[in-house]
Amino acid sequence: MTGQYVRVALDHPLDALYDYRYSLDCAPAPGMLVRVPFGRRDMVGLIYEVSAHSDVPANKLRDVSAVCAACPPLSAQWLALAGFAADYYQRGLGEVALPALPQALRDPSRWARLLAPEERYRLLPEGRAALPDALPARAQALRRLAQSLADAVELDAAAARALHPKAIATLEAWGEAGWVEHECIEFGAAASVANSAADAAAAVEIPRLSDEQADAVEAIGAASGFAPFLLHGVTGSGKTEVYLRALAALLERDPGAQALVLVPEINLTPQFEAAFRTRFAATLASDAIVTLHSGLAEGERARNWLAAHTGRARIVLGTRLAVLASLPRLAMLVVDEEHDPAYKQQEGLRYSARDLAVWRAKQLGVPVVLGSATPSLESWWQAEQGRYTRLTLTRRAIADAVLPTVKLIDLEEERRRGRASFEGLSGPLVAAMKARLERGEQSLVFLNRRGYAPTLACDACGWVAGCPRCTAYVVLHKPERALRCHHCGWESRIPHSCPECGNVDIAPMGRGTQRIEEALASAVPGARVLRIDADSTRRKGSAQALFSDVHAGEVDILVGTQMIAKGHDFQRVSLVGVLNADNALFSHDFRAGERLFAQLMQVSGRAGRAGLPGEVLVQTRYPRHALYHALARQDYVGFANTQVAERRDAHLPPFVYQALLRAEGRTLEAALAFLAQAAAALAAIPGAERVMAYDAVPLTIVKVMNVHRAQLLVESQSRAALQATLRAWQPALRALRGVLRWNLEVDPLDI
DNA sequence: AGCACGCCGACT
DNA sequence: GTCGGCGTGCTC
Repeated sequence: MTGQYVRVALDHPLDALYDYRYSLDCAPAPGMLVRVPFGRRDMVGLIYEVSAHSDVPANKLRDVSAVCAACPPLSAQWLALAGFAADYYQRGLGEVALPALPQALRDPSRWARLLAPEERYRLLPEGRAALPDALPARAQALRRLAQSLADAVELDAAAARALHPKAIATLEAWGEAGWVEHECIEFGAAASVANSAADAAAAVEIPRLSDEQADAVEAIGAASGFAPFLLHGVTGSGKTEVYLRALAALLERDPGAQALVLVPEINLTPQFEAAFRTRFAATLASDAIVTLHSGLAEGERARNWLAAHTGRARIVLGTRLAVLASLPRLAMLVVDEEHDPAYKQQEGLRYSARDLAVWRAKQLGVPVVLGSATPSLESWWQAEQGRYTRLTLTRRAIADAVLPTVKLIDLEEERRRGRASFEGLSGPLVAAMKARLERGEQSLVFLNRRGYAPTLACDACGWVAGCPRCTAYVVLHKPERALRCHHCGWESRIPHSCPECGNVDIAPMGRGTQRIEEALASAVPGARVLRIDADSTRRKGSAQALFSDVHAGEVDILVGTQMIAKGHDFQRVSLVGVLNADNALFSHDFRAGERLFAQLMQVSGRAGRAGLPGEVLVQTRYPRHALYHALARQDYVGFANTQVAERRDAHLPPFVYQALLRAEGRTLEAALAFLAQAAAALAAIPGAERVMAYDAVPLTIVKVMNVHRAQLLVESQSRAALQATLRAWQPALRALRGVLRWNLEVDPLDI
């Protein structure tokens, strides 16, 4: 076949490119979006190759039906990034590349609007004179629009829309009246004009750097080529300030450069965004900083993604999905709290955003800064071997702020001595909270279990409320008066008596955040208690409102799950109480200790950030456990080195590379049989001697939503051998039957 | 993944 | 006699 053909990646599990005839006017190029017929429907695909011939028989070939000409093609580097991720995580290229694009761009009917030429509006002298009198005093949004127009050199459509929902229609009307002129600029060609609001922000106070911070900033600035840094800084040591300075230096050196800053969860983006906007108000236009995360509306996400893609956005701040953003002038990457498990995507393409960030830095030959108070053992080990440059911040940045003192409350001892405790709150903890209340300081109670009680049980016959669809107990939620399964969402009313024996004495067993919230009200009279967890923040944006109540000092005691542990800079918290951390000490998962330690260090770091002496009280029945000892000494280095040694002896990551095959079947037998056949197929692959498969085992929670689950762990000392074997394994896996679903995860975090 | 075709059980 | 269950096969 000759003529013009394109090879297109489609979001489709088969890892192949599909050939299409191309006969549209706009010349095709790799990285362009196209609409193509596929089977009996239309899909959006991405051109990977352009060719003068095709090996596909002519009767099978179909035509590209449309091309997205207004969107600049994705760069060769971006296409290679998607290619790498597909290869590494054992997925099809299109399955990786297309979901990485904003949903709106995958709908051809939205292309025209998203990529429309941009309108820019300027106020004319006639308008400046006439407008103020023409607007009703009560039309506040309209007045804001007029004011912005008067203040700024010019206003683009997006900025105008942000000020008033019907801004475009209004501006057009003002144009008719001869008050406003507008200019039409082709999409992506618009050079941003710094708006005059920058002058107002020139007086931003920039904190002085500590010697350690200054050294870190200098080291990052002096780097050339691929330069991975592990910024190990205790909580409150001012890692953010290091990022800000390093980015400022970068943008000064290279005025067109882009930077990508990743944070582990959406809740942390507002405070980062505010800090970045304030700091760069004088040097960057307001549209040069954009966020990318799943909380954004489709349209806004697409606009922000396009701002990054066209180079207009200079700093992109986002959660893990932002690591796949198109950034043609990317010159530095930052991964804050790099140890956080949230960087690992847990469905679909199970990628690690931190690992992909490092790969991108290597691909482009630019610096990447991984920041954490408790680095992942993987990153720590890289630094130990000298592959990453370690930058250490040992002191808190605010004058007089020192690390909190950590004390362990021995629950066995308390009980033996017959000391009073109230609903799981020990005497010393209650006393400490009362003291804070008197001093007008805040306390924070951390408990990683939401709901009222983890279950409901019958004293007489031993019945425990379980989920009918899962092998799990159901959690009692008191405000909703419901039993709820945290694995499948099943709900029922709370029974009045035991369904087994009719006994009416059924009681909640164990404690969750709701129960602690209730207990605190009586244990610490007069305290204003606020609970923050997945249940209390279900509504969109409500987390932000709750956190601002805390910052405003309208709360005395904050109770919550890990949501309250991360990143937040609570100025008046001087006490942190930790409840119920013990169960993670005896987990089957070899990473449980690392996670618990990081979480406790993190939550401890919420105390005493603004100069108040901070105290952390950990309630435990195992006060002699090594993990708590390291925690009490705030000794990450000691903890990490012990863990690294243990992992080495036990042949665990990072000293071995793993992959996990999970299967879901109608019965456990079906899932296990599938995995046994899969293991046999693996053993038959030439070269698989260097890869070893463990026995297939049921997952801890075997049944979820009436589906039975099991897994097979595969590992190798050689990354290359593992990768090659996994690739060769796939056709055999696809040929196997008898199971509802299966998936293969590379570098699994939870085992 | 979708969305077809295709071959066996319970229903107006 | 059909409606519809999900097994298997294909998509340039």
